[in-house]
Amino acid sequence: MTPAKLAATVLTAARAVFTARGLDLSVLPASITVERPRNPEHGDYASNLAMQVAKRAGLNNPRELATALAEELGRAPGVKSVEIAGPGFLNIRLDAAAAGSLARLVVQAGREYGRSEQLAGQRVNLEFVSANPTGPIHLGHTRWAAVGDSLHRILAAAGAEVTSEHYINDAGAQVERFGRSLMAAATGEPAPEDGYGGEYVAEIAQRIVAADPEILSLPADEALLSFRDQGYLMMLQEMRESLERFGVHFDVWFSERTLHDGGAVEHALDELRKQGHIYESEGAIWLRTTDFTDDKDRVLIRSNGEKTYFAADAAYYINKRERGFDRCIYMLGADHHGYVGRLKAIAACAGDDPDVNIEILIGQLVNLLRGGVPVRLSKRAGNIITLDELVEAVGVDAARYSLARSSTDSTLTLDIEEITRKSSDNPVFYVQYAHARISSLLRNAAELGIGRGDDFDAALLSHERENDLLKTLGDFPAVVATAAELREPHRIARYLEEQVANNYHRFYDACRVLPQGDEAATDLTRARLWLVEATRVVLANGLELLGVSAPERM
RNA sequence: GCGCCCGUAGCUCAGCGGAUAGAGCAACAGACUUCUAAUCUGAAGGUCGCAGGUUCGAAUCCUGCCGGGCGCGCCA
Repeated sequence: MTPAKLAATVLTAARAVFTARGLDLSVLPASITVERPRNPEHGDYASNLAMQVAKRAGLNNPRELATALAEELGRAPGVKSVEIAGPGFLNIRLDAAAAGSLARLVVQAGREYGRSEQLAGQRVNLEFVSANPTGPIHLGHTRWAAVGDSLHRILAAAGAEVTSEHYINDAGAQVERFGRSLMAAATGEPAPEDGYGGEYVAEIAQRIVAADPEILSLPADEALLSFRDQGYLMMLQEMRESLERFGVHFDVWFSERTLHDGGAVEHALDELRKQGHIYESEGAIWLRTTDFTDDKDRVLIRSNGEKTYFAADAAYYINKRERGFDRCIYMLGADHHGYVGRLKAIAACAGDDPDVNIEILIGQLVNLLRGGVPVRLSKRAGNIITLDELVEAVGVDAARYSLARSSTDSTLTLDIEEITRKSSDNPVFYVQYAHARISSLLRNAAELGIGRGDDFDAALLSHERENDLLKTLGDFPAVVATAAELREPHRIARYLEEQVANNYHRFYDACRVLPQGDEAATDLTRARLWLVEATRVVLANGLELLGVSAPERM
């Protein structure tokens, strides 16, 4: 019996009670969920339905309605008992067999367990990282890389059709500065005032000169363009490789230049003009974003004829919509939260619904300490911690996990010394260890020639630890669905460490699975092997959603 | 000044209106001749920033205040 099935059973019971009493069926919700009480005395599951609907059904005593519900629900198959508590909670206990049968469902579903069709039919464009190709991926981007890629996996698991996308700012002042910085480095001059100064600049410059020695004898303006274009392409290639090593995949790398070169900006201006939100003032072309959710209007074409970055943003959004995405999700750092209003306004000015077609997730920044001392991040000063350095220090799994396990609403503080020195204390190992322990147990079972067979007696899984573990495994689909709906990958990590791994380790401590010495395997052995395999499935599926490996040995 | 985010155990953080607010780390006391002790058990640790409000019920929702982070260009 899954929680979803039980919830449906509760609702069916409620409909029966309402019908029998001539109450208004329309006050019942279309669907409900059951809760998992923290206190075991409150049963396996609990429902607050009676309290929620009593008043609207014209009843002033929720407990009285709860009593009728309890009586009806108590007759449902798989339900062992229903008690009424407090102001009208229904505390529900399941038969051991009904609870234990969940292990069968999980094992049979395998890699599919946790997936749903909740977001089926949604075409989602998920843009994240979008780092300037003027330097390595640094720690600030790395949080979005981990969280964004995980969100990609979670949304897909919830049935959405998702395209992950990385925008390349290859058309603007930043790449120009990068080009000048490269050329200066190649010719032994100091970095320009507004340029980039890290060691990597000199290194890229050397590689360009090595690959293309003629570059230094070109006229200065041609050499500059060549440094710029070769340089950002090299940088881009490094970014891709770093991200792929990190397990982060982008379906599309979208070049800003192609917007300009392909006439997409002009096209966007036409579209916005059609919607009536464009005007001219002081020689510039403006978008009247204040018609919607912006605090000031924005310039699209400057009085000197240059297109603004904002114009490209608008063109990019319209381009996404024309490619068929009905939900455009942007993941931005808190240092860009000022863009929310204007991006929403672009959607509104284009005639879209800013509450549906565009969604902007703002994540707080990462603070970096080294031995308790703040490390300031500055790409231009070259004082940066890169994605590659973090991975080298702690590994992909620990890096991804520690970045993805906290809500992006919270500023994250990482101490380089701590995650390097204490890496064995990282919670990711707690989760991975549970998976490795299971894998080892299953290997031992195979060596002993003990299989779990085609089926098992679910009623044998009646130990308190088994019951806790079963209920935890039953929560997984709802956890994935919630993580998808709220765009919060950290829920997966918290569930895995605080629920699944924790309950498995406790079960393992209390319940012997394999026979000892000369003992023979029993029906209980086989039932527990089903439960163990079901746990392995949930751990593996959950870790997959985080892009973290599920090791068979540690 | 205006806007967004945060404020929960010594530290790092969970807790999409539900019952006695949790985990990890740190610190204390225990458990390994048996399926991996990277584990488990026990004890300890709290004015959920403050004050009102909504509700049968608020850490959670609303308002105000205090404290911290970030942002408010015809920059990119």
